[in-house]
Amino acid sequence: MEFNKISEKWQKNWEAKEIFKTKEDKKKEKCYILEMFPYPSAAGLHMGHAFNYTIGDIYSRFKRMSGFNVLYPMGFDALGLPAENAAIKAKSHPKEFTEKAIQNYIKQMKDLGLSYDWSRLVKTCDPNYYKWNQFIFLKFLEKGLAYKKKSAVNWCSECKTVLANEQVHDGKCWRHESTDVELKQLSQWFIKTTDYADELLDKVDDLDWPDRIKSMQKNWIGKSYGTEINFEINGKTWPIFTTRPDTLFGVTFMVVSAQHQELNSLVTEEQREEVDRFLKKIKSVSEKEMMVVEKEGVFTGSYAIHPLTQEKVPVYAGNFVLADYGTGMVMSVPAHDQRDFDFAKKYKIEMKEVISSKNQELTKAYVGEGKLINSEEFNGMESKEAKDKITKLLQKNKLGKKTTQLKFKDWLVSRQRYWGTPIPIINCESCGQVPVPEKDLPIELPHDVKFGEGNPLETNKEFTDVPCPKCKGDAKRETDTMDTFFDSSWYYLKYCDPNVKEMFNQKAVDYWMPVDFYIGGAEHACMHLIYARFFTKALRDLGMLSFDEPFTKLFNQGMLHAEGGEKMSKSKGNVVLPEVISKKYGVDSARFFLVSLAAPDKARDWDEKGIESTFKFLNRVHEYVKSVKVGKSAPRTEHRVNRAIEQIEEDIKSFNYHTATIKLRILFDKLESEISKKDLESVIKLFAPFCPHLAEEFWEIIGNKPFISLESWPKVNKSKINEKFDKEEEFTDKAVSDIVNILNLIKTETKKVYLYVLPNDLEFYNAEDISRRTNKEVTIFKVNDKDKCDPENKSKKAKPGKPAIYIE
RNA sequence: GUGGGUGUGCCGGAGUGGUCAAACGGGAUGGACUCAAAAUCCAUUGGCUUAGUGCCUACCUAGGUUCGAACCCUAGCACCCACACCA
Repeated sequence: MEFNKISEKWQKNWEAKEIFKTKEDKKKEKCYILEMFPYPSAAGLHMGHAFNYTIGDIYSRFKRMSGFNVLYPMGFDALGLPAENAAIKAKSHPKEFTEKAIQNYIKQMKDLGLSYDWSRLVKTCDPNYYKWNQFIFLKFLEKGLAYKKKSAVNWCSECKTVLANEQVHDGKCWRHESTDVELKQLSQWFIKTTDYADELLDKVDDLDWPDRIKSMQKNWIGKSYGTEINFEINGKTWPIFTTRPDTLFGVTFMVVSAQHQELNSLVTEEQREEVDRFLKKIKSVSEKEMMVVEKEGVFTGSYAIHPLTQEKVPVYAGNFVLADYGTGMVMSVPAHDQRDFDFAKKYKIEMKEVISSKNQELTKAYVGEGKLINSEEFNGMESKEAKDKITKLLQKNKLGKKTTQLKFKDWLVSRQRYWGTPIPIINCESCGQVPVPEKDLPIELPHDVKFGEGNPLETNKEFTDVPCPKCKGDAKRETDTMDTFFDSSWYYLKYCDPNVKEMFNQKAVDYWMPVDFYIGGAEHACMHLIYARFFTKALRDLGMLSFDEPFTKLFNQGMLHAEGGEKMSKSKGNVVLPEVISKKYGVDSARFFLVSLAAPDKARDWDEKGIESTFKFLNRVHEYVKSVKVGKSAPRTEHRVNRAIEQIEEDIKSFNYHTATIKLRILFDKLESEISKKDLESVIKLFAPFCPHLAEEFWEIIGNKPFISLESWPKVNKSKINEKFDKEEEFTDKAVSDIVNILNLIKTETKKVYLYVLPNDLEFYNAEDISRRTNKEVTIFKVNDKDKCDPENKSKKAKPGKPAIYIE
C-alpha cells in the first residue's frame, strides 16, 4: 500500500536527521507538551493509546511549526505490580519482561509517527532514575515529610503477602478464592501529604484544568469545617467531630467505629459477649458489601456524658462509622441526620428534635438548617448563629473547639513487593531506622530473588544483611518498596534533561517547567495529579524548584470504545490494533479519522466504515497534489485558503481537532485545479499536524526540500478573505437547489435553464458551477437585460438573493 | 446519596438568542460517467404543498423569560463518569 511506504520513508528520514531533537533556546518561546507516560504492558498499544498520543502529537507539530521551541518527550512508568505478576506467570523476570514491553511500545509509537524527542527517553526502572526517588525520600525524611506508622493492610495468609486494594475481590484474595483477606497491622511508610492539603486545595481554582477534575480534587481533599466536642465516657475525654454543633442538644446516643482501636476500653463486662458476636459478624462482610449493608450496631455498655446537659447517653459500636475519619466516634442526632435516624429506629433509641422543621411526623430526619428548639438558651436562634455560639461556649469551658477535618490522608507509600524503588533505610537494632547515606545511592534492586511467598526482596541475603551506616553493626535493610505513584510524581522534571548525573538539570528545568499542556485520562484526577502537585510544592520548599504547580493546562482525552460502543477489552475480543489498521489504510488515515470523530475530550466509537471514508478522502488529496497545476490562484482560491488557515489555526489552538478536519475537507472540496505555489504550500501545511507523513510526501511532490515538519505555519493574509465569495457560494447553492427542485416537479427532459438575477446580484452567481452541478446548460441574465431570452416573462419574479428561473 | 457531565435529524456529531429544518461525515435514494461494475462526480434525505413559494411539526419532557429560544432560567426524566455511610 502506497501510504505505508510513505509513512515508513518519512519515519526513517525523521529519525536519521533527528529533526525532533530539542534543545534549550532562550530566543524561542518554549512549549512543554506532555502525555501521561504509559505503563508498559505486554499487550502493547491499542487504538485508544494511538488516539491519546495523536492528540499531543498534533498539538506539538502545530506548535513547532508556529515557531515555539517544543519539548515533547516520552517515557515509561516501568515499575509496578502488574509487571511483577505477569513475570511470575510467564516465569521470567520483571526486568526482562518490562524491557521487552518497552521496546515494543517504542516501536509502535514510532510507527504512529509521533514526534517525540527520543533522546530524552525516561524509564523509571532505571537505577539512575529511581536513585532520585530514594534521594527525594531521604529529603522528605529530613524534613519530616516521611514517617513510619502502624497501619492496616490487606494480608493474604496463603500468599504471605500484602495485597493492593484491587487484588482484593469480595474480601478474598484474587489468587486464592477461598482465602479471606485479613486486615493486619504493619509498620508502614507514609508521606505527609496532608501538610500541603490547604495549598493543594486553595490553588486548584487557579489551574486551567477541566472543571470536573478540579471538583474531584476538591472532593478528594474534602475539607469540612466544624467543631470538635469533648464527651466524657467513664471518666475519660472522647473528642468527636461534627459539622452541626447546632444540633448538640439533640444528641441521644454516640456511635464508635467497630474498627476503633480503643473500642475495647468502652465495652462493659455485661456487653462483652454481645459486642464480640457483633464484631465477628461484620468481619465476614466484605468491604464492598459494607457500603450497601444496613446500619448495625451494638450497645457497648458505656454511657457518655453530654457536655452541656450532663445527660447520660448510650455509646454504641457501629458498622457505619469510619475509624479513620475525624476521631472514629460520632455524636448521633437521629432527628437531624438520616444515618442516625435509621440507626435509632432500628434500635428504638429516643429522638429529640432541636431544629424546627415542617415535618409533622418523624418519617425521616430533617437535615436542613433552621430555628433551634429544645436547646435551652439557644432556642430561637438560627442554625448558623447557633453553630458559632455553641462552639464558643464549649471553647470557653474547654469542652471543645472550632476545627476542620479532611478526607485527605497521608499517603501510604510502602509496598511489600519487589518491582519498585527500595526504600533507602537500614533498620539497626541499636540505632533504629537509619537513612542510607546519599553517597550509597542508588540502592539497586537485586536481580537475584525468589518470587512466590512474601516479599521477594527478603530472599536475597546480600541485599538484606548490611552493616548499620552508623554503628557498623549487623543490620537489616528495609525491604519495603515505594508505591509507583512516587515514580510518576516527578518524571516531568527528568525529561528536561534526562542525561545529567544530578537529579535534574536546574537550568533546563528553569527553562522548560512548568508543563504547558498535560494530556491524559481522567482516572488520574485524584491520585497521580495530587501526588505530582504535592511533589512540586514539597520540592519547592526544599529549595529545588521555583514554581508552584507542575501542569498549567490539563486536558482529558475521551475514551475510544470499540465498534458498537462497548469498552475495548481483551476478554471481549474487540480490541482494535493500530498496526492492523495502519496496514490497511495507512497511519495518517487512522490519525485523521480518530480526531475527526468528535471533540478530543469526548468519548467516541471506533468505526471501520468511517476510516474508509477518511482513507478515500486522503487519497483524493493525494491525487490532487499530484495533478494540480501550479500557477496562479484565483481570488476565490486565495479566499478559501486564507479562510481555512484562519479557522484551522483557531480550531487547533482550542483543541477542536474535529472541526479542523471538517474545514480541511471543505477546503479541499472546493479547490480549483490551478493554484499558486504559495497557496498550495499552505494547504499542505494545514494537513501536516494531522497527516504528517503524507504532508512530507506532498511537500516533496511539489518540489520542496524536506522537512515540512520544520517549516513555519502559514500566515493568514486577511486582505484575501472576501465575504463576497461566501455569498457567492451561498447564492449558487440556493440556485442549484431551486433549479433541481423545479426540474423534479416538471419532470421534462430539458437542457436549457435561464436565470434572471437582480443587477447587483450578478457577481455572486457562477454559471459554470451551476451548470456543472445541475448538469444543464445555464444562462444568467440581469433582469434589466433587454436582449434576454424570457418567453414566459419569469424575470419579474426575481428578488434579491433569489433568481427567477425559466426552464425550457 | 453527593459531585460533575451529557441529551440535536436514520446514525456519529457541529451549532449556545434572530442569518437554523440545523455545518461536516456515515448510511440510504436518485442521477452523471461506464458495455457493466468499482472508483469518482452531482443532487436528494422531517411533513404537507406550490414551477423554485408557502405552511406545519421539530433539537429529552413540562413550564418560564423574550418581539424572538436547539441556544437563557426553573422543575422533571434518561444516560454516562467519579466519589461513596466523611458525621
